[in-house]
Amino acid sequence: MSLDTDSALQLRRSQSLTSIIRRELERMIEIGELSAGERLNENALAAKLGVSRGPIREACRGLEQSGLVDVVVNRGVFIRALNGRDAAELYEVRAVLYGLSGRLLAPIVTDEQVATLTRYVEEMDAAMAAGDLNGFYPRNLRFHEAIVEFGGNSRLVSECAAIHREMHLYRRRTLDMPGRMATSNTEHRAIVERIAARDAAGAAAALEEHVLISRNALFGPLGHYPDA
Amino acid sequence: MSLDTDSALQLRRSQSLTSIIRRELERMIEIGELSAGERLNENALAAKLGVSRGPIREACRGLEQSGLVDVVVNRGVFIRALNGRDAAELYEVRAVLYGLSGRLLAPIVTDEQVATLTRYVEEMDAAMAAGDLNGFYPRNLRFHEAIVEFGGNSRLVSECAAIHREMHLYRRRTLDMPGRMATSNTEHRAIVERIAARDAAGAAAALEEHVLISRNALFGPLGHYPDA
DNA sequence: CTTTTGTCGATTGTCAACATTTTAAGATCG
DNA sequence: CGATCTTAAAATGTTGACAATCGACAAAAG
Repeated sequence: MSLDTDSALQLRRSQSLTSIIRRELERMIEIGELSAGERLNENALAAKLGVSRGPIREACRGLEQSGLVDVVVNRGVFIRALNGRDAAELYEVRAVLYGLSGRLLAPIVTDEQVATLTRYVEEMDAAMAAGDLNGFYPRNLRFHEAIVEFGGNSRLVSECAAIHREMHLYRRRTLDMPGRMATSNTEHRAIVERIAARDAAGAAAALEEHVLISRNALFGPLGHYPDA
Repeated sequence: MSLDTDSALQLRRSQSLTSIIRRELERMIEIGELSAGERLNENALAAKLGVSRGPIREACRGLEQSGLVDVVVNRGVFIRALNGRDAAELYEVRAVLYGLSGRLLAPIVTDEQVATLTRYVEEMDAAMAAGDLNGFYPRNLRFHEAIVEFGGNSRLVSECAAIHREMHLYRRRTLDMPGRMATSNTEHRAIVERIAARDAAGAAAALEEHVLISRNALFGPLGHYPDA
């Protein structure tokens, strides 16, 4: 108990309630505890988290700017509902950002980084062989996060993280995963191969195509935006 | 007087003080009234704008998320200072986003849109001939905004707008403009030509190169990040 | 029966005050 | 004279209360 309160105090000295609450809300959105379209009741949230409404409201303003909630004046904040068109647009932006990450990484990649990426691909193969979708998904995420981070553009890192958080708002995203695990990992191998060959243009093209294939599996060819 | 109060009331019914203040702060940053590194005094701002600190703090949390200010716990919010590396990273991201905008627009562009873009280029030529840098800059902005908007990806539109706002934090950005007006507009013509030819890949490449040339003029070749 | 109007409860928008932390000036000591 | 501790002022973090607004339901008018 004393440990808890101590660490809580320590935390509160280095972080504000606002940032803690914002992360908590992001987590709730990510795990689906807050579902799309739902309204956030400030009083209820404040009571549940044991704080006043001020930090709650401040956190919501941050979430609004990062696109996770919509704020309507005098009506409240609503968990953003991503329709098919929004999701398709996100895929397109993500495709070119991932492409850039590959183009940046290829010329400067170290052998150790190639080994790390290769390991992720092998772990995904293992998860796939075991039919373990819950193991595949986080590794897939780590794989792409690593490429972006190794690329060295910190703005690109935060941008991709933000887009990924937004993607969680699209509930049907899991549809593309089960059937595509095998082909998806084949594409991963090709991506690592282009990076290892220090082929910037090839890596960029492979990464971009990788995302667009997912996009097209869900929504049809680029340029066509579904309405729902 | 009555008109003023009426419109003010009308505004306050459709917008919150928070959003009004956020826009006001964004404007202050854009015109340089708030310079990089400067601290925002909540009390002073509240007194100056005639509101309490609550809406000020909420607005700052939004600005933090959009990267315009840094918030340090118990110390305050500071106008973000973009160093050379940050700016170079922004250019790289902007390059691929502009490239995407061209690739999206080329297949669906209307003749009217081509005419609009051509007009912007001609206006830039005129401003250039008159040595009017203050006339060139906003048209250049409108030109690229138009391409992004015509592309039809609304997420890309807001993304590019956010990046452009962030760019204002880099004070030395004007360095690349004076000498590059002529060549820059030549590149603009090539971009419009590729779009008018419905050449998606060509338009994407031309736009991407257009941004990277500016970037390299400021910072050197891609892949090298200056520290300051 | 439909539409409009009025009222009520709930929720958000805003504010002023309190608590905690930082900062800077001044005093004290080596 | 410089360094360090003390202390007061200023700034931020947080809270609870008040005012304004919205949605829903009921009552009255057409």
